[in-house]
Amino acid sequence: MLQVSFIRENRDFVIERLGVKNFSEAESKVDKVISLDNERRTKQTELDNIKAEANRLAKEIGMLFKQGKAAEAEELKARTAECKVQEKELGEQFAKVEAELKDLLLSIPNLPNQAVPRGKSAEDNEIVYEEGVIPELHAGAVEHWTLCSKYDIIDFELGNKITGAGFPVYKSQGAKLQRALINFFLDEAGKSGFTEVQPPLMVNEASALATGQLPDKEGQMYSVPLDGFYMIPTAEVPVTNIFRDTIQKQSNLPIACCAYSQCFRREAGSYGKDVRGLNRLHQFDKVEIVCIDTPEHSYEQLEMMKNHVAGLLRKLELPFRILRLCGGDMSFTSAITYDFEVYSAAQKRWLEVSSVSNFETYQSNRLKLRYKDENNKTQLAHTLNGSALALPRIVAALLENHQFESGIRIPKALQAYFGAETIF
RNA sequence: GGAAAGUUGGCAGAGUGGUCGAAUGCGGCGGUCUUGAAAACCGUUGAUCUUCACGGGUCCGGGGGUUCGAAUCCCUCACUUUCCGCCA
Repeated sequence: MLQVSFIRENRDFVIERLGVKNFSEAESKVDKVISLDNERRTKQTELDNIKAEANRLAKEIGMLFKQGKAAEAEELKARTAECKVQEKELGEQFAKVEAELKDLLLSIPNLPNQAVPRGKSAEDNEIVYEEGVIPELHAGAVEHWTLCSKYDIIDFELGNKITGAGFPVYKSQGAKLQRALINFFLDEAGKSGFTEVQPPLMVNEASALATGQLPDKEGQMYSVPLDGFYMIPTAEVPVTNIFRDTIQKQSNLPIACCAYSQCFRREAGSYGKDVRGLNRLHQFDKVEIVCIDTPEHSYEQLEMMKNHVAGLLRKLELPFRILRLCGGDMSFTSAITYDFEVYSAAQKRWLEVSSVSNFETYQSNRLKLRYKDENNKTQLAHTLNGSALALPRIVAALLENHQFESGIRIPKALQAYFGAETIF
């Protein structure tokens, strides 16, 4: 969440930036934050004074008892009663204001970076880079879902029976392709300097809140109410939370981690052809990269992450483009997001396969993730993450783009992992 | 799942109702000494809110309670360890 001190000192700027995200109640909410904060600080001062007085009296009473002056002590005790009444009342008021302020702050999204274009929807995203050649497919070329059943590598029907729509069963060479991609992505991340971790696939409420899934996206996560857990929608959640409530040494930065995990998303509200085949699943595999750095260097880190993702797509021989998301299409918590899309030649459409973002201090303020700068002052760090990569749409594009009459070609970089040059 | 014992600063570990944000040791940082280093010695070393500042408040796993006063007593939740049970 945003820092109150920043909002206080940059009211107009904050309102202007929130406007880029098409956040409608920007002005009223920002002003409400400022007034609640003023109230909070006034209450705190009053409360502190009363507590100071009560502490002073308590010490005095202690001294008097030690000196055997019980009568005088009793006299002072009577006075503390008054303090207690006031303390209780003010304490309740203070807690109420503080809670209200916190809820309000949680409802305000991150500010978009200056580079973020204005816009309402995906239509307004800015294409900043394109690479690769869109392949000419042979006459009988088909979409990946047809290829999946033709070669019997991914069974959507079977998944329907066992669980429901969006939980496919990967079979034989399909399962092997999954493993190949996961290992390929992890090895490549290792080469780029990311340290591998294997996080839990369920997180508690505090973790989901810290990275911003709660309260914003509660309905998008599968939950386990009996234990108060949530199935992770991305490894970003557990991996970033490794660093919750920590103060890093500046010499430890940048931190760069990668993690393979399965991801679980309810995708409530999705429908139509977008959900066909591998385009949108409830359970899928992804290798995530997470970075933590100082505000001075986080944008260098973002470039590094983008280059890493571009390198993966290049090695998979897939045509791709990079979009800079407009304010209206960005996530609640992001300051800037670059989406990577690959062209799916049989579906004849671009598929989002990666999203690389800098959250600046928005997540770290919730996480209480800080570092000591060169002056030994505690500062909020910047957090970044990206997919490198999510499997299903990569598989869709691989199958479609590399298909030929009697099989599917496996890109060179993947052959050693897959153990064959083709699927047939 | 049952039983017991625990949770204190970066770490180890004292502290069972008052002057305790907290002994001591280790580690860290600064210094003396040294050609340099080690050793020794001296000093320093938690976080957070508020204030221009002085100062004040809060934090001993989380939450609540008792008391004039709680790290210390009570309740509750979480976690850890050990034993038993179950089990990949």
